Amino acid sequence: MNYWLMKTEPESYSIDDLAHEKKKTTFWSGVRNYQARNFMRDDMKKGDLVLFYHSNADPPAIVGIAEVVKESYPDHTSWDENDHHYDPKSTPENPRWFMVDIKLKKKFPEALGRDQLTCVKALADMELMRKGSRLSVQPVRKKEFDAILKLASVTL
DNA sequence: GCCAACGTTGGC
DNA sequence: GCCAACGTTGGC
Repeated sequence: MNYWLMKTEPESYSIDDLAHEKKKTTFWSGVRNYQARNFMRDDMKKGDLVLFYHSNADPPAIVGIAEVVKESYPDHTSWDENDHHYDPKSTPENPRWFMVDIKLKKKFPEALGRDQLTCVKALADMELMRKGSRLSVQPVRKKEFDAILKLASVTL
């Protein structure tokens, strides 16, 4: 079992949007970064747990937990000319970008703002906390995941 | 809105 | 293969 963190701007897609989906499930389209793609395509497995993070938010925060319910498959928005994330180099025959499906498992009763996370020793080495970190899909260590559950007063 | 820290592109 | 220019991310 692996642990991950995925970023989204709540203005474009928030945890409440996910909560309101039929079956609380969505496909994680729009990732256009190779490192993030590789994590999704090669390493994310069904049952893995995902920290749901709001970036460019006030405050930026971890807001809940989701679960991978479908492993990687081509991101069809990449060959949709009308899509904001259209990439002419990606085609159905030769897809360049991939996505997974995630399902909401738990929305935190209180969002965990960045300022809170900064104080926690167990999270000091998190990719998320690294200055200048921009990776939108990133691995999380078990001890970090556990520390975050504890902070959020959540059990799964 | 600013800007530092990236990642990507493309000329050479 | 180098690297300058450019575009994007995301905290503040």
